[in-house]
Amino acid sequence: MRYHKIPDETVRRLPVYLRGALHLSRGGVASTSSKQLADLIGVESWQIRKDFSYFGDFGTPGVGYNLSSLISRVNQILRLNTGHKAALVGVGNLGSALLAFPGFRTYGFEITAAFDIDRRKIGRRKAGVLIEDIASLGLLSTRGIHLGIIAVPEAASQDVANALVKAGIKGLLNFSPRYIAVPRGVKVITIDIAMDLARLPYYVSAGRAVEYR
Amino acid sequence: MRYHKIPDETVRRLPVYLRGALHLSRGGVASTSSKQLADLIGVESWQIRKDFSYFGDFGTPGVGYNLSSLISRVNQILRLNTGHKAALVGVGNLGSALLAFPGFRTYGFEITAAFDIDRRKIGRRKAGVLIEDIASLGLLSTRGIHLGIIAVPEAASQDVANALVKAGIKGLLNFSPRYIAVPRGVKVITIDIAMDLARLPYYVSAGRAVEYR
DNA sequence: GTTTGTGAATAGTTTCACAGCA
DNA sequence: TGCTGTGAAACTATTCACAAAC
Repeated sequence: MRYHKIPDETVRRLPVYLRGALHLSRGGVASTSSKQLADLIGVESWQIRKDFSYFGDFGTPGVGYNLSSLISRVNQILRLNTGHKAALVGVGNLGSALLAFPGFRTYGFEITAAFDIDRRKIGRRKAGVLIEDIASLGLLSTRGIHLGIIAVPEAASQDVANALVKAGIKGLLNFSPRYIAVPRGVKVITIDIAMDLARLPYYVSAGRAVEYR
Repeated sequence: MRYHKIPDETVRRLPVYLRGALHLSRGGVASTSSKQLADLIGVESWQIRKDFSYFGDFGTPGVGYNLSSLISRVNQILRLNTGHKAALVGVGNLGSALLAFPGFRTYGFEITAAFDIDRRKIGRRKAGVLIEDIASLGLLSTRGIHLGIIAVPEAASQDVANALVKAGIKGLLNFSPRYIAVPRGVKVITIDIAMDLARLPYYVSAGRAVEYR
């Protein structure tokens, strides 16, 4: 089933598979099966096989998947093989945590620039990154930065997004609890922490298949 | 179309609608339409109408939706009307940011307990919350706490989840980059910040439309 | 005239079950 | 024999278009 449109849900799961494969690889495992990987990450084995089938040429029937080739293949599909630089805007509580967050490196990301509006923070360093004045946010694409991370208060997030797009950013990870409008060709992924938590009580209290009125 | 099973995707969107409705309400607006709300949050108007139709009795044809009744209705469906206490485990960079995070209050959440393993942190307060010894994590349900937030390193997250479940927790918000196994009746929602970022380069180079959440 | 609510059509995703290869 | 890869079936969600309500 090669040469097909890739389902969005498949793209969403690929990083999960990559995470699991990296975990096994770090543990010294050289090859795996759809069953082993599935059990590790909490999905079903056919889901993994189906997802990989959209790309073709992942495993060997009767044997399984070679981990290092699986990892490099998924990295290639997700365009993670080259490494990516990101600019962070907003060095408050959350922004500072993101600067110190080790997990970005798992997928080859690095925050190489940070911006804030607060005069007391500008010029200082946090986790090795110089905090620059948001007002002097110039072209970022010339600095090799193509991704932006927005960690400013809700009221400022659209302005910050506009500035980042103007600076040449093509992808945004938005932590502010607000929809952000961007031109075509720019992709936004929003993480609203509180909103994800807001789904829990629904699932916790009555269970899912209940009827309403 | 009342008396139906509610699609998971609808449940996922309800907090988005609630966020938008609260935003309008704070701005002094008393009533809205599916079109206005849709434009604000970046979805299509029929999506909102369809989602609300599973529950019935939201709006008035020709008029629109009364905001305060919409808000209380969605709060009721999501069980957010009573307020919820949560326990945080792991007061590192991310955990500290979560303790200070004002957004939880939007949906009626409050972190009323915090735990860590680090002797130097135990006994201190952060954002008004006493940091307790993780080793002395007893029954939380008796303290009115039914939700847990996991912000510990990957290696510890499953153990922490087990301890929280034993303490009577029914819903978990997991920030560690790992699948967490829980007994039936407990719901886990995992936020892997780096993994969401990992989807961006794929969409950036493919050049696609925007995603809401 | 305006806006909701919803059946029906379309599109997309999950799940099965098994052919085929190592 | 063991495990992958994948058509086809079953299921779920999105989108349309319009009747009904104000």
